[in-house]
Amino acid sequence: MALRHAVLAALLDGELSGYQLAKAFDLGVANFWHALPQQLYAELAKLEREGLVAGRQVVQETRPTKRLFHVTDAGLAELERFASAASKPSFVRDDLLVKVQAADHVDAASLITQVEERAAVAEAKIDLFRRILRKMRGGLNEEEFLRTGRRVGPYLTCLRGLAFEEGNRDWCLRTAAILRERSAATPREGAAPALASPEVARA
Amino acid sequence: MALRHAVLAALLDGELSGYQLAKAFDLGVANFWHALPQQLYAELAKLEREGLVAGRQVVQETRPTKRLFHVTDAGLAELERFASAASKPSFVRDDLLVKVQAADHVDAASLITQVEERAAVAEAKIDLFRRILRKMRGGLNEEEFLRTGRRVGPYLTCLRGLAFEEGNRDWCLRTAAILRERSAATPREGAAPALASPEVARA
DNA sequence: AGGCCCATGTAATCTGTTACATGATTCC
DNA sequence: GGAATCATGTAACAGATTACATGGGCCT
Repeated sequence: MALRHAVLAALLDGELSGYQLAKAFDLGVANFWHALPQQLYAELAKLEREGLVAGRQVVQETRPTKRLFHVTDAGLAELERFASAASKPSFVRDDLLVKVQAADHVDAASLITQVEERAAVAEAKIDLFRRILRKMRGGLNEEEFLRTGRRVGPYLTCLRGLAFEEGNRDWCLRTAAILRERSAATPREGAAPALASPEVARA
Repeated sequence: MALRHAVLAALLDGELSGYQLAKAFDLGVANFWHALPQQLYAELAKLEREGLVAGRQVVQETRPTKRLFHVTDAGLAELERFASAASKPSFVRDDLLVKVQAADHVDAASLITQVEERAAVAEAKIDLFRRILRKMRGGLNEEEFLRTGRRVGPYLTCLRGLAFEEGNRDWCLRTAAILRERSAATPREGAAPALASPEVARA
């Protein structure tokens, strides 16, 4: 039941439409949570019914009409309550890690490609996060901003996102290098013998 | 649909019962995935029906009878197929980050406590992962093991887990320090003015 | 003309969590 | 005597993903 609180937290910095929220929760920018548009529209509707957010309609000329949502006092109270309750520990769930776990039993070439692609994605996110951080702290250096800035919450979560993606990139590059070296030293551990096997001999 | 593959990957290093698997997928050791026992028993049953794993009953004297599962050839093929297919990018979903995102609108004291608790949890996991890594590489140093070891998949995923928890600990400690310093500089940003407000004056 | 962006949702399905259920053994 | 460990599940519910649906404006 934390998506609702993630939405409330995201709306603290100003009104957003479902669409804008969806963009923030999708690729990249959502450094503290992730959700698909459908989930967000549904959650906004529920939050509005419960009075935790309120929306106002904005009619646009060239664009479809949209609704901008903001957190109500009741919503703020709910966030406060959530923040004081115990958090459950967070878990890792990553397809790529599952594949690397099975690395010794599985085709190396494809895995190396995927790990390197992930490294590139991480690099792109690193750039993005650096730009966001620079923008948030304005003229100040990081230390100053964190001491005196008005709103440091988003900055702190973005720092975590940055460090996470740096860790991701470094690990991916190292993993790719190791898998490459090993598959060069052991040229296709299962495929080479297979050349002599009946099934392949037939082909 | 990756839990099944995580289970297959976990069974690559030898037979495990549902119970043993559950321990591995619970606190700590599951550095590449997480799942509850119920999910694992259900998934094992499905995998067995589909012929991707096979179990053999082991009757014990003092303990209840258990079933040990291993990956079949069909299961290995399925893992291979999974490993070659595209992975979806992994997402962050963490209660604590949501709370920190809202840090400027929420009680600081409780948040600081929680962040520091998380740092301690991370520290414990770091210790655990270091011990597991030492055990896996045996007498060899890390570089040697990664070049020549027979099974490096689990080692690599554990390295990612280690780096992740180190990043977690560092970020938690820094975040706690910043929040502490700020709440010392701004003694209860909303509470002080409230003392002059009618609602509190009445009390 | 085709594709992307804005903007909003519904419906069906799959996955994950919480609560419940059972029963013997070993450790403190 | 009570708690933890071993060992296995079922049932109900909450949360997340996938597929589908609509429609105008903008860019190439």
